[in-house]
Amino acid sequence: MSAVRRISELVPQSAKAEWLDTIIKGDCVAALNRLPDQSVDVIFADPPYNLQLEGTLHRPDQSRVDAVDDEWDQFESFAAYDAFTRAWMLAARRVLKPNGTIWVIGSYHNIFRVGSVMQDLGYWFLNDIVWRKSNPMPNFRGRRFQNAHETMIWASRDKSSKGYTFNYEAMKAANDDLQMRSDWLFPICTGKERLKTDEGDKLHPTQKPEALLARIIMSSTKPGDVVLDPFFGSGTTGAVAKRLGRHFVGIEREDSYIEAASQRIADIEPLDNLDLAQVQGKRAEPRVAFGSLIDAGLMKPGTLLCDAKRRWTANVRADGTIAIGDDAGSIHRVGARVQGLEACNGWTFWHFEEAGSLKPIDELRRIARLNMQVAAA
Amino acid sequence: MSAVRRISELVPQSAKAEWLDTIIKGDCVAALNRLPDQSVDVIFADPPYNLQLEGTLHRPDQSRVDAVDDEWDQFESFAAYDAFTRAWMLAARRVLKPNGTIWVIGSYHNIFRVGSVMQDLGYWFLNDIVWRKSNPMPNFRGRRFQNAHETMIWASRDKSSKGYTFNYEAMKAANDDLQMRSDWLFPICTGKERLKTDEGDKLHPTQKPEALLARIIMSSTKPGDVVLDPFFGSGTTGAVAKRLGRHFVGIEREDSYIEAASQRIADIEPLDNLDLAQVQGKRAEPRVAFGSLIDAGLMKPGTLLCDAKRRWTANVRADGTIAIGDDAGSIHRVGARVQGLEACNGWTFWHFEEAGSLKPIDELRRIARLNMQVAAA
DNA sequence: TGAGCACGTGAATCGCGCC
DNA sequence: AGGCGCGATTCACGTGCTC
Repeated sequence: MSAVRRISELVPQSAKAEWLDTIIKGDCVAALNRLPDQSVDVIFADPPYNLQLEGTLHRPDQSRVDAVDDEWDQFESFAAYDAFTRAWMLAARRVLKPNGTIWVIGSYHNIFRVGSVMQDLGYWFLNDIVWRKSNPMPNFRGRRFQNAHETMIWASRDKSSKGYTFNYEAMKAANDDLQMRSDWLFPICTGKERLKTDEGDKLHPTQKPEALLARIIMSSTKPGDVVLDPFFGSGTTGAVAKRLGRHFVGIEREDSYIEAASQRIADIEPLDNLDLAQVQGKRAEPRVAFGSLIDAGLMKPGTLLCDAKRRWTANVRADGTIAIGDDAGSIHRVGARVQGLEACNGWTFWHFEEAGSLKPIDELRRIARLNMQVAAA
Repeated sequence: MSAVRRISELVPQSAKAEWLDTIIKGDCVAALNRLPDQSVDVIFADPPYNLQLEGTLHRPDQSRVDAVDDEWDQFESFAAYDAFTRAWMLAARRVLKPNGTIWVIGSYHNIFRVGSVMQDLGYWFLNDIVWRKSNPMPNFRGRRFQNAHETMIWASRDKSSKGYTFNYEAMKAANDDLQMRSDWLFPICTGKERLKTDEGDKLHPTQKPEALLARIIMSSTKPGDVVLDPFFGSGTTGAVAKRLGRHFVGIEREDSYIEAASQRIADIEPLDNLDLAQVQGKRAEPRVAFGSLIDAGLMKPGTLLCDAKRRWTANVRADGTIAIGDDAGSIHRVGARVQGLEACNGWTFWHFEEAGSLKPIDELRRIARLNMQVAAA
């Protein structure tokens, strides 16, 4: 019985927190405060900004705003919204893992306040993303431009969080092999996807399209990650997370939304692992030391290496370094030095001669990796 | 000698404030404070972005990226940037006419702070506009989405400013007869348009494309309006304003920028009136009362009007109202009432029969306007 | 003269893991 | 936990030179 086996018995694979893949009923901040520290990988939040209609906001002095037609002066209403934003953003930050990231969506009514509060709290912006609507509502009065987009902020917990998940290669592959831009084009949520009440009205005023959530989740989470949505609403985040093999946690106050979202998510069939596989970049490949090529007999000490244009020639030494005269070092350092550059990828810079043509030593690394796979199988 | 003539002698047409069409050297706030109250129609501002760059960034080919590391873009903290923003925004608001509007451009580094400060000061957001760059700089490390856009805020001075200029029809005409959206696509400023130093380096690190300013000025100003740019830089705002027959005022601290911008603007040839004639929005056209069509003989009392599908028929009365049986009123009120709507544009709703086909009474309004122009000439 | 290639460059908050 | 070293990473377009 191996150590790995024993550990897996102590902490069974199937053990999972009871709040995973559930919708927590209640106030956003109170519910967040019941979750453990550093327990979620990604947060997606679609916070309310229509203060009057929400009716749950409090003034900075905690007095409740009780009437729909409550007369606020402008400053008071912005201050109240900022206080509300600060409260849930702070609570959200505690439950976020150190390398976790957060997505927040909003319009020009609220996104600037949200962004400012986030920066004040220490969130570090990675991108702002524009959701361009392919079918926005027209402007009826002809006094402004057609409001055809919403803005999302993608941020890490701290400036120092460098280990966040970003599936760069997958995004690039999905965009015809060009890196994914900060402006995304999607239709708004309509048709069969749009949840309706029994009376045929739309269930939720701002139901987000699943395609939008799918890109968010595919870009910034790994399978098995936990995605939290503190304003769960109709449950788009949960539905997409489940389909894509991620865990979700929802927080929602309204019973009608919880009920509809639960049913919606229950009907979702997760994709199987094969369909979930993402393109992996070179960073995911196992590291191979140049010296190990010599150990494996793929490269012999004394071999001459040169760059593609044969401007420089270096000698392979038994310890895995290469040398030009007295100048010795790793394939990368020597490659950088001869070119007068800060850095160099020696694997693609240096070549060896085979059958009269030059081949990059990266070819040998590829063979070494294949051998490793065969040996492991 | 008419009263009109006498007034024009007291205030000659050619009299113009000495600061019009000039570049004021100095600090932004101090210079703004020297301008009169409520003296400019539109402000375009491209303030420092407060980029926070750590090390040097290299492209994959190891070349160094020329970063914006200018002294004017450095701030101690978010609080310092906010204070700077509040100061110039406040000074700008005083010189803005009550129906003036302001455009501010920024990136995710600063735009959320700018937006919050603007709302706190009482500016009222009309739109946020996304400038999608057709040729943005790539992300070189593959750790984020490509930063492919910048954000602009368009705001009126007050929530109550209803008389601001928005050339809706001109924008619509420029967009294949579809409403102009809030996401605009333009290339960044390169090639011959980009100002260079004698050494061949870029004169200004963030010169904006003229096409972007042209759309801004065409959408939100009238010919002869005054456009102020408190961060004038290479003078794109002044160049485009002059070409489009608007006045400009620039504020700039750096002599080198002032000198280059002055030369640039001096070389500009304004478009003639014919080229400038914009598609006039219907709202800007002289108001025509339905009754005046009767006075002008274009419409006879007793004429039958009907809607495009001939569902309702109304009778034109000599007083300029129309009636269906006992239900009488303006073309708009009666049109709304029969449809059970709050409002109705009677000009496009009601039709009259001519040569066997139905034509909207708006045709007659068009003829009446032409007659008015001829009479005035 | 034209097609084609090489090269330069733009508001950028741009690693990661091992020891 | 800081230091060190591997080695991964780019799109559109204007200019100017070559063939």
